[in-house]
This record gives sequence, structure tokens and C-alpha cells, in this order.
Amino acid sequence: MGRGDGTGRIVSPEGADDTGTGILHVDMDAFYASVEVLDDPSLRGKPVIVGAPEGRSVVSSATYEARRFGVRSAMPVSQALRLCPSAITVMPHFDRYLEKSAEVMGIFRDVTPLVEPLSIDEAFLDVRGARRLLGTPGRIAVDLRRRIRDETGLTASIGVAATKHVAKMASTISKPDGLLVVAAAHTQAFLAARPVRALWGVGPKSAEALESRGIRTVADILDTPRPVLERILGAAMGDRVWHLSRGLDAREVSTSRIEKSIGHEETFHEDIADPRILRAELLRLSDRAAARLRENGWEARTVALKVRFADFSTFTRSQTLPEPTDVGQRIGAAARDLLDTLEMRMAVRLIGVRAENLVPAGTAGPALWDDDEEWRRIEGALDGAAARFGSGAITRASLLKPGRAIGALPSNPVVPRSPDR
DNA sequence: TCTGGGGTCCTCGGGCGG
DNA sequence: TCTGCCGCCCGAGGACCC
Repeated sequence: MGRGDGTGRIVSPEGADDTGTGILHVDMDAFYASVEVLDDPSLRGKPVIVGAPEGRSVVSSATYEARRFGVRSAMPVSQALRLCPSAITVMPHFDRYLEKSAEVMGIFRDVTPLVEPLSIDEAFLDVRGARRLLGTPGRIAVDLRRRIRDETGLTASIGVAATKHVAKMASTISKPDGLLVVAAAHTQAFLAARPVRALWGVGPKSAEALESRGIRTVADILDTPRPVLERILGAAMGDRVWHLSRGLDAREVSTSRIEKSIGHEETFHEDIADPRILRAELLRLSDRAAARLRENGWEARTVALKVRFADFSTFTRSQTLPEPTDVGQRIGAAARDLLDTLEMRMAVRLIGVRAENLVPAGTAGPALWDDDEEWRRIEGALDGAAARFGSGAITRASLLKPGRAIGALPSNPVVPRSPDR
């Protein structure tokens, strides 16, 4: 979801050159707020903020009428109301957003099976195989925008490009209710003019680090030697930025994703100092995380605790369990142990539990292999298998590695939930 | 003027075993 | 037996995304 207010919007003329493209990034406009307006037409044309009007909540989504006053998602609602006192605040209705999201994703899958949902309201589509049936990528995007509007009553912005990264940037610039096509041959020129912050993955910190050295646009990055970028941003980030600024992005549209962690956290209405309340809260959050583990067929090897104190300082502690679990009591017990290791120097603002290092439930489990006798037995069996099949690269470490294919991995289509950003 | 919740990925330092 | 090196894993924290 677009973060801005639509100023600086760029869209393509009808029938723009789409040579060499094939990836669409579709992003719904102010998704949560638009759904609220759809369901209550009296809100149309008014500044609307989705978020709880009191307490510590932040803006989940805002109509463009509200954004014109400087309201942005992730901003405290109290601050948003100071900027735009006439704004109408609406409590979020997540089930309803999921419903509309499913409608939109259904339309995407009508166009191509190669759909990669990124969040509740946006997705990449690879339409290179749909050309004969539906036309060029630019034509497909025009038709898709019309279908979304006619069938859901919502508007979407679409970027069309040769790569995911450029398509994503294009949809952002075309917001709201726009379409921007970047032909492969125009990619360099398109990128060069953008500020470094427009690159996907360059946030406030990285942008500041670059700008403080006079690197303000993608063109400036092109003039910067790779080792210098890597020194400024770190090896991985520097390398990524070097590639992205040249339009180099080999990532394919991927239709499935495997979850890596499942967690819950909660910010209290008022800071809590009572350890009994904190421990009870941990157990409740652990139960919720465990229920989701079971729903998805996972067990967690690691439990992580997150505590944010009243002064916003944040600490995490994690612990790898002797054996993986999907039981709320055990996750909760580990979380409580971790809480006991923290010095409670002031009241707590937020507490959270996360289940990490997920392994498929019921797959013998690495804990079995931590037992030496059992391990020797398995090793013997593996040696036998290696002798027969010539396989050699199986090590204890590789078996312990989470996410390794031990039997069939459960397929976890992403059910993205995220606020408007 | 006060900073949600759900995630992913990266870096860095320490421990450990070969 | 001791030491150094290397690779790997683990844990903590930070940046980023929606």
C-alpha cells in the first residue's frame, strides 16, 4: 500500500510501450480505508483514518483526503487527529479486509496462476505466459484494473516492468488509481532519476547513510564503486543496492512461501510492572502462537521473548528447546524462563512471544537425534543407505537444519495480514 | 509528540568442534 | 598437550516491509 499522498504521481499514456516487460505489481489503493468507504458510502470524499481513536494505536490506513493533511500510516492516531481534526476514525475490520483480499487475489489468479501475494493487498503477477490469450502485459494491466474496479468496487495501481523490483517501484509512483509501464529499454533512465529511498529495501537509515555521503539518487549510486557501497551499507545490502540500481533483479515470481516464524505481541494500554500479569500475558500469547503452529502443521525449536520497556528500549531473548513443540504450555514456560533472565528495571510497555526455527510437526524431530545412542543408530542406517544409493552429503548438521525436507513439507500458502503502508 | 503488530533478513560476537 | 584457524550454530539486535 502506498505510503505517500499521491503527489509526484506518474502514469503511462494509453498504449504505452511495454516491450520486454512481463511482471505486474498490483497494489490496492489505501486498502483498509477504501474497504471502509465501500461499506459506508457516507464516508466517500471525506478524510477517514482506520485505527482506534484512543489509546496507543497507530493509523493502519487513511484515505487520500486524510493524507493531504500529512496523515500517514504507522503514525499515532492522536498525532493524525491533530493534523486533521475533521478526520473520521473507523475501527479496523480485519475479517472484511481478508474477504475483499480473497476476491482480488481470485481475479489475479484468473489472469495467471503465477501470483505471488506480498501482503493482504498487493501481489506480483508473471503474465509472460498469458500473452497469446490476453494480450501484452500493458494490455493485461489495463484490463485488470478495470476488472478490479468493476468486480470489487476498489481501485488498484499497477506497475508493469521486466523485473519485480522495477514493477514495484512503478506501481508506487503511479498511486493512486494509476498504471505505469516501464519498458525494458527505459529501465535505466527510469531508475536513475529516483531518490535512493525509492529503492525497495532502502529505508530511513540506509538512505541517511547514503545521503550523508552525497549519494542522493540512483544515478549517484551508479557512480559509486561497489566496494564503497558495501562499506557504507554492509556487504549484503551494498551488493543488493548495486544490483537493483542497475535494474538487475533475477528473482522470479514465486507462488508459495514457507513460514519461518509465528508470533504474537501486545502493547498494553498502560505500562505494566506486575510480574504476575506479565507472566499471565505471556502464557496467553504463547497459547495463541501454539494454536497457529498446530493449524499449520509446524513445531517450533526456538522460543523468543520480546520486551519493550516504558522508555521504548527493546530487548529480545531466545532459547532453543530440547525438542520442538506446538504446545502452548511449553512455549509459555520457556518464555517465562526467558523473562526471568531480564532485569525488570522499569514497567513494561509491550510483551511478545515468537516461535522460530519451525519444523514440520510429527517428523521424528531433531530432538531424537540429539540423543547419542539414537543418533548412532540413525547414522548406521544412513551409512547403509549411502552405500546403496551413493548419497554422501548427509550430515548431522544438515538434518538438524530447520526447513530441511524431512518427509513432505506442509504447503503454506501465505495469508498475508498487514496494515496499509 | 509518541511511537501497533506481524513478519523477514542481515550483522556481529561468542562458543564449540574438527 | 596446547594453540590457532576455520566453519558452523546460536543468540541478540537492528533495519526494513506492509
